[in-house]
Amino acid sequence: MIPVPPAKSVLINKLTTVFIDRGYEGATLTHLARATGLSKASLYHHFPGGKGEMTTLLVQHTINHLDQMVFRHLQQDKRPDECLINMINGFSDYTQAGQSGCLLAVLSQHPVAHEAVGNARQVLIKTQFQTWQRALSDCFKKAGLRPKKAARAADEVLNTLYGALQVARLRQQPEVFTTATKRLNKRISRDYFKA
Amino acid sequence: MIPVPPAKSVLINKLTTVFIDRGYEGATLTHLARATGLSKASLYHHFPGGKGEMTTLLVQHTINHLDQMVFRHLQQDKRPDECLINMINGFSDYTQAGQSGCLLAVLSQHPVAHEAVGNARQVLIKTQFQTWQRALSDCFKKAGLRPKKAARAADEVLNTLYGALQVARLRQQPEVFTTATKRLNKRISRDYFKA
DNA sequence: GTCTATATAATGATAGAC
DNA sequence: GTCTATCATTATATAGAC
Repeated sequence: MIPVPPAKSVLINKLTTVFIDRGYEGATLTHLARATGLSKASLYHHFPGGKGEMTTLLVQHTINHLDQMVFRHLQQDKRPDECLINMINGFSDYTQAGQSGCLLAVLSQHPVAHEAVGNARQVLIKTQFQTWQRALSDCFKKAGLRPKKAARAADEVLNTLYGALQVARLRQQPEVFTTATKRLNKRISRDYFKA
Repeated sequence: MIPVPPAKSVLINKLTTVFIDRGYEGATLTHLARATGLSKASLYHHFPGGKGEMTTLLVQHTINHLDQMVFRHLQQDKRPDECLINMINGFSDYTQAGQSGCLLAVLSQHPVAHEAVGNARQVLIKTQFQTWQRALSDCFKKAGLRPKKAARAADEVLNTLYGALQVARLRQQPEVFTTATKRLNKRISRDYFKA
């Protein structure tokens, strides 16, 4: 995990926003240049491989970001229900309460569109989600659930978070996300941690 | 609701597949022409407004399709739990057990990318989902739930279905969708219809 | 590292023959 | 309705000066 210089980090964040808002093909170099304040040529200086290399690095950065802001909470030495609630709130922060979208979800949407560099990305994302699902599952096991039930509960958390994000967009209603996360917190406490 | 001639319907289905697989900007006229077996010029004969007009009609067609295959089940004169299960199975069929994706979700992902014709679409989709959420909600009310609880249950069904679709793609694991729908059916029976 | 200028390919879109 | 041929525009990408 190489540390990212602050200037480069700002650049990466700006680029990520454009890809989230417009998708891979929709994010043209003109858009990316405008958003960063750089010229196209300067972008190619930073990313000689063009959009392909850009998104590869952005995905790695996003995975680290999600790990720090969201899933890291599952490894903390606290009660499992606290870990889960912190994780869910972390995801809410990461998505700005459901208003922002996740780069991983955006780039996974159309695998057939850019097979060349896309396949490696899909594998990376898939593998990372396996890790996160396992961390969630382990958290539920620590709470006393049997392996199979824990795995199902973990699936449900992931489905609900990404589902609420998607549906909030479909319905143009950010509250869909915020109420879904609130309800998820409650349901976890009720179903798995009623002391 | 004007009936669609069979030949046009085949055309529409082929175009829809391309937009689902590649997104709005990723679906170039070259791709669309190849997939339909027509030339670009012929596509412009059918859709003088180009991709903008195309997707507008495809969205309308998709809404009708979803209404027939999925949400129509909620209006049937059966027990509410049967209606709900049929609806969920209808969604599973519509997405080919989670392997296909939904055009509405795909085109809603990047609202900023094509504001011109895009805004009208967003309103259409948003309005349609309001109607569907209401139909779901009414079904839960028929089962004896109070309005607020029924609304929450309806939200949860939509979030789970679209969430499972999204996460199945992220994790490259179609079973995520099929197990999520199975679990949703069970949970509905248990939580809301335990006789 | 940044830029302007430019090369090259692909895009959406049209003209006009059949 | 379908096509080939073509247009103008925009896309990705590079060369080379500062």
